[in-house]
Amino acid sequence: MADPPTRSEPTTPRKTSEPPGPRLSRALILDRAIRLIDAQGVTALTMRALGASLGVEAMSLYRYVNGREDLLEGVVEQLVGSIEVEPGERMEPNDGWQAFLQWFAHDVRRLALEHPAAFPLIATRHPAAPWLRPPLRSLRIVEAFLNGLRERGFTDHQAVTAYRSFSSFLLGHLLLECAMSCVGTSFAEEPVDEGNADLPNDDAQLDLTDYPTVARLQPQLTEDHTRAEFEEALEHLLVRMDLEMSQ
Amino acid sequence: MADPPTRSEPTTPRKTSEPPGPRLSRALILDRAIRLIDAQGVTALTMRALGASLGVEAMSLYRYVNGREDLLEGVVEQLVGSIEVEPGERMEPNDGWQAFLQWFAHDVRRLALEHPAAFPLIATRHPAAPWLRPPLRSLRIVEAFLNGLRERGFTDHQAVTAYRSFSSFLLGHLLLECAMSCVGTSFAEEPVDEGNADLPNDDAQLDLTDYPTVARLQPQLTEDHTRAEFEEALEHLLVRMDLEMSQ
DNA sequence: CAGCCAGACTTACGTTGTAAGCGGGTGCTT
DNA sequence: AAGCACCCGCTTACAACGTAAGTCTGGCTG
Repeated sequence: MADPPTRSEPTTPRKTSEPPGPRLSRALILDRAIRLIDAQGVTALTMRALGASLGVEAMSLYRYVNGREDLLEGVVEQLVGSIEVEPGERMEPNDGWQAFLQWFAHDVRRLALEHPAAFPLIATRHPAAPWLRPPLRSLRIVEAFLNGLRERGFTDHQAVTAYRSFSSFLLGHLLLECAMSCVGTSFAEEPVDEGNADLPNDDAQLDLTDYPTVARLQPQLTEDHTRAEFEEALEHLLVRMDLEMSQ
Repeated sequence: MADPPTRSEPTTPRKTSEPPGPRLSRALILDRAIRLIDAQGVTALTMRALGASLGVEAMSLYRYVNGREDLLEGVVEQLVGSIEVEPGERMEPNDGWQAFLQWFAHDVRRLALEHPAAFPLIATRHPAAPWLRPPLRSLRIVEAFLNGLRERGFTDHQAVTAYRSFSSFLLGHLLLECAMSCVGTSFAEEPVDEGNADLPNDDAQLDLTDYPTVARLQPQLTEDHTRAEFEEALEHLLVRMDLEMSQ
């Protein structure tokens, strides 16, 4: 606490000798933003907080980011960019499209589970083009997805149809899984009243007396089978696509 | 435009003779909030704007609404409350669970299409309980859903499983459909730069030169078949449930 | 008739996103 | 070596937002 009196710069904490390269970069900012979202939720990502987390003033970010909207857009782009459509060692095309889609689905799921607080952004931000459907909202991914299927015997029409089905499937299952994994975290809803019962206050434990069936089935409803549901639904989707292809 | 000079209260626009009942109510506020969201998007729903739209100061809303979070929660509750699990004239239980689920799915879809700007709220707000899955996030609905299926021959386990599958299905398909119907509307992204190309600016027309397959298939990708996709996927989900029940 | 209180208004504060301009170090030019 | 332009972060400032706290007013109740 006792500052040594040798301090020469009482006001400017900034070192006089700066490394020449910029201390900031778009990638660095986006990276930190993602980490902030993961840790404290999207609403905690303010320009000032992000700046502070980088040891920098809020306004400094505007050189690399075109406002908050663009920041969020960049976060989404960065996250979606981490999806690998195919595994690193190129799989044989005759591994079949089923293996291809399996791998792809699981990589998107990995992304969702690694960033459950950010996934709603990916899911609900307006895509750049109407046919860029969440969560597959990058040209690179759509291109690779369509090519991957065409290389494995899909017609154009079949590939496009598969793209549509897959988007819906991933969006529904993963968004739900993220919501469940965020329940109970710090940034779900922090303003917890203690016992204020003036307004219909539905937090704490719900009153199930009027809903006997829900009450009776609550144990089953509470069980978390999201993983198994995902696998099962994916399997069924593939079966369904198989049927449609051969018909 | 010409005010008659008989105006007696030049400063207070408020009438001296007030109707005794409150001019505001929670339902009225929520109703107006929904209308505002439908018209201009969620971000346009500010306390002040909502108050102004009701001819009232922002702070007056706080008597009926516990802050903005509670307002949004109320909006979601009101919207979800408009879902009818079964048609008005009680259908025969032997109409079969398929008809039951068909009707239910289409009523949730109606809600989504009537309020495309509000549906993301329903989809992504943290539910009160982990097993209250969006978009079926009300005890009333879950209770009616489970009962409806049990009356039509489902076991407890089957009903719970159906609830899970249905949530994912509705969430994925309807959220996607809402996103598509919101693209191009005023509240998608209004800060449209004209030609500023300093930062990677991905609005306007995307550059597809590096993505030949997407470019080639753009016509097919642009076609909107959301309605048919919904029906088809619903049909397949029902078939899949049928198989699982008989096995 | 006095008092009270529900219900809307007023004021005020902290936080947010962001426009506009500043400054000082770096590295290139002459 | 002197100048200069520019990159890059800082400072100041403002409008809009959510909301805490207090105020006024009219109708109802004791």
